Amino acid sequence: MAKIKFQTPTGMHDILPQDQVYFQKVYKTIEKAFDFYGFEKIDTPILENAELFSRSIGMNTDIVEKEMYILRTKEGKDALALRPEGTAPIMRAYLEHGLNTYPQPIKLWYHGPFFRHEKPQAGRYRQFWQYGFEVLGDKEAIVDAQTIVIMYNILCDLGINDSIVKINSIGDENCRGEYRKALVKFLRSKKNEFCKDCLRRTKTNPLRVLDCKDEKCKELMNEGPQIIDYLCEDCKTHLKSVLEYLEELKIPFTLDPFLVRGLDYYTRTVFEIEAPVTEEEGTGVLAGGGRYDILSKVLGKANIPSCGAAAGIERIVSAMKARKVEGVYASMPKVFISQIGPLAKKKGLLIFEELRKAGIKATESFSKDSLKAQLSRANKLNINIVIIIGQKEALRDMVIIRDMETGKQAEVNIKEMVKEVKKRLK
RNA sequence: GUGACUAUAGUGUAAUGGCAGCACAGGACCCUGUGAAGGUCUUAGUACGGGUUCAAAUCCCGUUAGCCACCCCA
Repeated sequence: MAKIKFQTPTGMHDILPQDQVYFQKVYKTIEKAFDFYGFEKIDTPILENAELFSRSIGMNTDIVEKEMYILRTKEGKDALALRPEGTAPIMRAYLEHGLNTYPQPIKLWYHGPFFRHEKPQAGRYRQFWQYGFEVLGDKEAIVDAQTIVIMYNILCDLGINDSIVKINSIGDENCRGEYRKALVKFLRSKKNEFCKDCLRRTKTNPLRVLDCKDEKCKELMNEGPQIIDYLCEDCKTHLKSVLEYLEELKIPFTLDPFLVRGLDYYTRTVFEIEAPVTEEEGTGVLAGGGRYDILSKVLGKANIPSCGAAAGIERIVSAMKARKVEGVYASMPKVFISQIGPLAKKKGLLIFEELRKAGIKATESFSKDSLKAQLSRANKLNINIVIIIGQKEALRDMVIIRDMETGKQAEVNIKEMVKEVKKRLK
């Protein structure tokens, strides 16, 4: 038989206990924050009709063209996709369940795994974890500002307080067309000077030329048309308001006229939050989002003006590690139960339950018989108090309470045990 | 998808074509009812498949994976 080494599929990773503490910290923090901000949780299926994404994200985006995991159902009728992002499914749920009949806006949050078939790199996985939130059914600029503030503040709660918000407006369905025309005209007039990627983008997705990393393209674009000059009055006012709110809230942001985003459904406000991710220099995008007033129309209904954001949890965890964020460790047990002999072993199980009822976190090593090995383990676990029960004690309903720091021991009746342990834990 | 680099016990590393070693971690013991030090023993590895060679962890080719820069994006 061929020797097969089983491992995680390309670009997918296990989250081991040593990293779970960070993920748990993220989950606890966001749950608290979203509860405070008045958001309600939603879970949508991992699988959705593939067309939900191709329509909303855009047919010509890489996400849809190359990166979706698509599978056919047994009947062969439907093409289902592993969800590559969270906004379209939530809009689908909103429309499907008539959430527009409730007082608006609807504020929802989520976290879970997402899938994109990309070539993996650090901080880029084929299965990755995001949390995000959406405010559906509200067109006001203050919602955009609040979206940014919430995302920014959550990062602060997680110990990432040196992040920077980049913000831009990409106009709405009317004025963006005008700008796109002007941009394409400009690109064509200089087509011999732009890089070959930008020439391709001119045809497929001209806005993407704006964030080309090529130095020469960047220079050329400085003289090109700027979207801000093409925004219609409403979009201009909207952007101005958002910026005013952000200034009021003292959020560190920069207006980046070259910021665009990869998903077609965005209108007006788009933003990214960047921060150094590793201990070396170099910033990464931790979160991004924006307004998507036209998404619902693409899905076949009237416009539901909405705004939202999502963050990559793996990237946040790297950033937390680089900052040596505290408070990520799971609560360690304080008490260790050790036993000698078969009778004591049985009593040990009962003692364990006694402690649980009293809310005292305990651990044990019941499978080890030598007291030495048990104490050694307790020592490695940084245990404060060890309860020792042997044959002699078991017969008299007594236990020994040992203080691991001082080495002092006391024999107490099993009925007094919880009280005595609590006294010593103070 | 394109290009570069890398791959040795669980982890971190050594061996420059000639016996695969060390540290940490894990297990057992020295000590059959008392942890931390020390000591002894032990588990476990050249990613996979070919080739060159008397001899390959080492050189060559392919595959896989990781990582980095693009593409793109959280």
